[in-house]
Amino acid sequence: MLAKVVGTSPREVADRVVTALEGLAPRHVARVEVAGPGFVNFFLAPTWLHEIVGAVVTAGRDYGRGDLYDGLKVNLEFVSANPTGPLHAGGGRWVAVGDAIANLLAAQGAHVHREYYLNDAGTQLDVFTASLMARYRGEEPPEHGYQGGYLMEFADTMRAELGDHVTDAAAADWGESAVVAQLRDDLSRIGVYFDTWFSERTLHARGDVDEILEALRAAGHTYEQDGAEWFASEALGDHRDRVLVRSNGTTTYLANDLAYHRDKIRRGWVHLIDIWGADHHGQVKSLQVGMRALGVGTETAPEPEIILGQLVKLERGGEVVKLSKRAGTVITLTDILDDVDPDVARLTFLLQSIDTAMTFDLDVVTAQSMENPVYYVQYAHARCASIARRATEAGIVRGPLADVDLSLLVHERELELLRALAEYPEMLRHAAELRAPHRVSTWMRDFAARFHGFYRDCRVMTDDAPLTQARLWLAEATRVGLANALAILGVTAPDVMERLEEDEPDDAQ
RNA sequence: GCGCCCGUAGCUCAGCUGGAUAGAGCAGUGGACUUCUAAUCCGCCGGUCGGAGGUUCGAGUCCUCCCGGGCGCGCCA
Repeated sequence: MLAKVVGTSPREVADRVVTALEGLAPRHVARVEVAGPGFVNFFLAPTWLHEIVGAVVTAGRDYGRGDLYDGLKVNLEFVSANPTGPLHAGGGRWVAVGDAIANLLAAQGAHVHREYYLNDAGTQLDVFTASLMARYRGEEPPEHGYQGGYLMEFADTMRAELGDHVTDAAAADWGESAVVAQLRDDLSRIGVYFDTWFSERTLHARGDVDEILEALRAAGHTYEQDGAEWFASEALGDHRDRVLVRSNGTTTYLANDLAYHRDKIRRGWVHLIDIWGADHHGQVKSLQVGMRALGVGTETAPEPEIILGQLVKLERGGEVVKLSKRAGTVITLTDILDDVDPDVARLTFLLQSIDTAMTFDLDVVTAQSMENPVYYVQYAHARCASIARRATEAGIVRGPLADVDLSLLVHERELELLRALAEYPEMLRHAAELRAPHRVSTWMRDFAARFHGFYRDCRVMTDDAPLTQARLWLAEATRVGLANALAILGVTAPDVMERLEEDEPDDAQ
């Protein structure tokens, strides 16, 4: 850039910069050189890296935290699958991604509220209730009803709890609470908890939807056509106008959703974030434009941020499985958790960018479960913990950091480890900004790889007492780094892992 | 037709918002356990970054067009 201004080649500019800097090198800078087409390389002495160890172990769990969103009240809505049955496996992506994004934002100082929207007032739920009642009466579900076998279990349980004379209304309530209980249960198995389960019915009962409609009418954003009431959203930037009230008098999903988001703002949340599947991307504008029409979208209350994630294609043994909850042919999140460790499931969903469509083959994931990168990282953590244990057993006590000579850490493996550790806070902030938890996964795998290399080439406990001290602290700093990254992703950080047994030829069949 | 996402090694994917010789895992192949746990490490093999233009000192990264794939484009949610 300078070259253009100065009117000479970048290389020449670089030369001049370096000459000018001669003798001015600040602390930690060992030397300055020109390289390539015009790069000025500042060679840092390892001393700056050594200070990382202290920074990490002093901060501990807080190492990497930033203040990018200090004090921001964030309402993060994710999953929000219809309460008509168990979560399907593809939904696991939003479970893992949503929770990790919540952690990322919280690590930047945000006050994050995890919210699940229960879409419990529409036709889907009526169909669900009708299907439940059919099973309850010992009949087949309606033609377009929910065929899943879980409804038969629900019907039996409902009979046991409510008796033989259950009304439709009672079944609707009982059914929803049964499904929600199951959802909570599935989510707890993977370690995700929501602060609020918000029922759409609340909005209707309180008249919130009517209030939204009144506001839009008053602002002149609505009109009648074909017996329905429309939102003139195209004029505000939407792709087309949208129906708010159907000709049969019922309100649309959009009208209800506007009321819902308005409620989140009223409850005090300043920044609203929704995580949606890419199949809903067509509605992003409607919601944002609608909220702006309602006065949300000012400096104090930005319009809702919608994070779109590409869908998960489910397969089993190479065969595509249709995502039909009604047909009852889904692979559920529970199916996955029955076969693989929750940590494996989580990281599987967090390995790649949410912008890429992923294929989830239950058979493949199960078969390759033991090769999942999660164990590679957890093993690094366990090794760090193991070193500390062995040191204790050998009577070696980690001395006060101030007394330890960290400048003894000069091996390339040690410096690589320190460099990665130093980059952690910046990476974390960037991942939060981009809502990209996979960046943490990528960093973490790379960091673990560096540790495994260090472990192999640099023995921690040796006869060299000062070096042993320095390396014990480095191993502890590494453990903290791994533990913190794992925590962001919602994966456990074990102190002990059993050594795998040798592969036995399996010819039992 | 229009909108969003993707196209990088045989496969699955990274690539830090434009920098130096494009990386990792898996697969393949060859090595390393008397030593803090081998769920580990080291080597080799493997690339027209879908294609063509453009901007730039410099493009996998930005712009335009084209090709290919996914998802949308309801008074469904």
